[in-house]
Amino acid sequence: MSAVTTSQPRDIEAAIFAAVDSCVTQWGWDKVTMDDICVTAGVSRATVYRLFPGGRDVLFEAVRLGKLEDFFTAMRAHVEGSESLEDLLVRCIVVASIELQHDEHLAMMLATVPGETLGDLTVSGLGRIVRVATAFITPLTDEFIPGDEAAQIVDVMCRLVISYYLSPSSTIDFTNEDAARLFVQRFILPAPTVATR
Amino acid sequence: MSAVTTSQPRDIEAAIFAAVDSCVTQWGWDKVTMDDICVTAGVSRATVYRLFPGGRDVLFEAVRLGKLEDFFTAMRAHVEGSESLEDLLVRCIVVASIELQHDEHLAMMLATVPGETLGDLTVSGLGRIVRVATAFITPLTDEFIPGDEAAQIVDVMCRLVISYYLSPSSTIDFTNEDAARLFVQRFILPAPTVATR
DNA sequence: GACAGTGAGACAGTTTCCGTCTTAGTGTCT
DNA sequence: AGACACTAAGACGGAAACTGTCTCACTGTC
Repeated sequence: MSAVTTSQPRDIEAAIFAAVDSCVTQWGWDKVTMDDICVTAGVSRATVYRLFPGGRDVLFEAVRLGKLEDFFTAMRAHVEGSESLEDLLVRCIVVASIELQHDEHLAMMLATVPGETLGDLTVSGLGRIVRVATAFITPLTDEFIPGDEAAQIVDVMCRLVISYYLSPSSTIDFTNEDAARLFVQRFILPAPTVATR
Repeated sequence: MSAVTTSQPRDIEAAIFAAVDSCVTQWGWDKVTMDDICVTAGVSRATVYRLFPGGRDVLFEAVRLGKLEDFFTAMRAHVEGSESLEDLLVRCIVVASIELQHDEHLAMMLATVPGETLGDLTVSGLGRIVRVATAFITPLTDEFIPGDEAAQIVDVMCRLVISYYLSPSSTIDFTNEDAARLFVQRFILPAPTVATR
């Protein structure tokens, strides 16, 4: 209605997010306190708790969700315009693998529990990532295959990317497009089209 | 008397030192707990407290003293064999400046108080460094000048090195030998030989 | 078997941290 | 001017973590 009333509120939220990012990078999830974040953001504790009612858990959850969205938004931008399902999948795998390799904290951020180690990610944090990945990627596969098939493919692909990220193989390099393409052709694509038996 | 009875004790102490180093590098002085160190060193808390009676303070103090000794021992090795006072001083300045620049945590380690910031170093931690530096360097100056003059020179030199490290100047680069030499010739050497007036 | 060194963990005292709340200050809109 | 929304600063109690000490069981050596 009226003019934009909020002169800084957005900035404050952004500052808090940035502060979390900075603090986590500097000390790791476990070592960061709310006061660290407040000081880094140049914001009082009251403000943080008002913007993120529920405190630490809610704030960190918000940050992680944001990271997750950023990740998949960036990925979708990179894979949009693919002209075949194969292309789409290959690009997804390559971009995701490169992103993961590039940002060491990303995997930790994607995981659910702050203190979670990379090793545990496979167990507990995976479901969440698969869920979000499915939600973000399946819309892109609509023009190629039906949704239920897409969901399964994304599920499998996601697990493979994470698995190869956590425990790299000497035979497969998902950051390499050609390697990823061969892998997709061999393991991903045949599945939905060829009957199981 | 008997054969060396201790098979590992030395190793344990070294492991603890290494653990402190690793933990501090990872989280910083303030965030490190004794348990972090114990786990990293693969040692029980009882062992740490037995080897360093007094706990955290004593252990950290020992680590810092060790760092300090390592620093000056390495430096002395680099400057030994200097054939003139000028050479000696120049090498000291250059080596120290490079070392400081190389290891970001070094200055913090040299400071007295764990939580001390680099800015405060000038105030409180400086005296200690100057003291140790004097003790380590003055023996090397014996063949050139008397001890009391050496003490003053080392004192001044030490403060300058730290000052320029904390707040670099665009006109002087102490990591450069030629620059350091000119500086020594201009500011350090004349002092003791030329009367004040 | 005596012994020194170690790991594991219980324990109380202290500190830190969390989340909530109150108060005072600031800028905007009516 | 006055109402209002938003914030900084900090006090507060309860929860959690950390510290430092202690005991106990285990291991390898003399």
